[in-house]
Amino acid sequence: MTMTDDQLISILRDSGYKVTPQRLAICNYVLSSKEHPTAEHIHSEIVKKHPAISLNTIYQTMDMLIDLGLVQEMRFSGSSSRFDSNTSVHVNIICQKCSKIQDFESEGIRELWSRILAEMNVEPVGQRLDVYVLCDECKR
Amino acid sequence: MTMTDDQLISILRDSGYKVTPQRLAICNYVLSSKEHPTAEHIHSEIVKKHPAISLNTIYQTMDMLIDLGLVQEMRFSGSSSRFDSNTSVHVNIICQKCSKIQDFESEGIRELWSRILAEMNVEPVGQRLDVYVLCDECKR
DNA sequence: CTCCGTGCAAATGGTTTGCATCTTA
DNA sequence: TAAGATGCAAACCATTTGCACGGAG
Repeated sequence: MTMTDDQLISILRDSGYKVTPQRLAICNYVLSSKEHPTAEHIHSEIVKKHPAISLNTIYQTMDMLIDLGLVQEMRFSGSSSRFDSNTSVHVNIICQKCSKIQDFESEGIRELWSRILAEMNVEPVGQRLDVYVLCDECKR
Repeated sequence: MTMTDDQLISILRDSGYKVTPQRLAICNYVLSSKEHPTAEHIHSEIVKKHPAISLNTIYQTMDMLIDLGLVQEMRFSGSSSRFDSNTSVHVNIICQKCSKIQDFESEGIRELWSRILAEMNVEPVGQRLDVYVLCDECKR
């Protein structure tokens, strides 16, 4: 979910979070990324502009974004967490071999999923839909 | 997926795994459990009959069951893995507060899910469908 | 008799915590 | 100037690994 710095700053301030250059950089990167990056990956990106940034700050900022409902954390076996800034209903297509994650989103899927929810008769506060595949590259 | 000892023994032998009392006990417990237990939980159950059993053996046996396709591992933020012996398409209804997991399975859901897969045009090797809720107890 | 499984202890590694220092509001 | 954020180092803890012994085939 990409947004302007002004929008972002309002959201942080409204929730009582202070605005720092590190936070802006991390948020901008994570919220516009389609890669479902790991903390390590985010760090290696942000360190280019903020050479002293610590992994700790990445984790704390992720906690903030999760608290704000702007990011979802996905844990997997045998690898670090991935952070997903797509907060609408969507399917994560995940390659079993290379761990690449691709989002799939459509009106049809939202419709079918809402029917599944209706059948279960629950009030969801969130969801995670993973499909495990072998991506085209790994299939070779 | 409950099965007889004989069925289980065949499956293990056919795949080159040796049959031990510990393995049988762990498999019987996990494959019949509806609780999506943690390794710690499994250990505390098996230790009643096998007082010397180690956590290590639990983890290794889980690896074996995953390899055999009889169990799926589910990782979460801030807690240990849960092992799910329901290998058919189903939805995990997970309480955000107490981490209780309840399976939901029906013909309707399998049908709707297969339509979602058709729309995405992928060949899945597995899936994980989580819905996060507040369970009735935690809602109070 | 050989190989694999077990249990113990130690290592691993992603994540969290404690704390002194710096920044934001 | 008070509350909160940052960066460093140390702690944590679920999981994994190394290894000597024991049991399965």
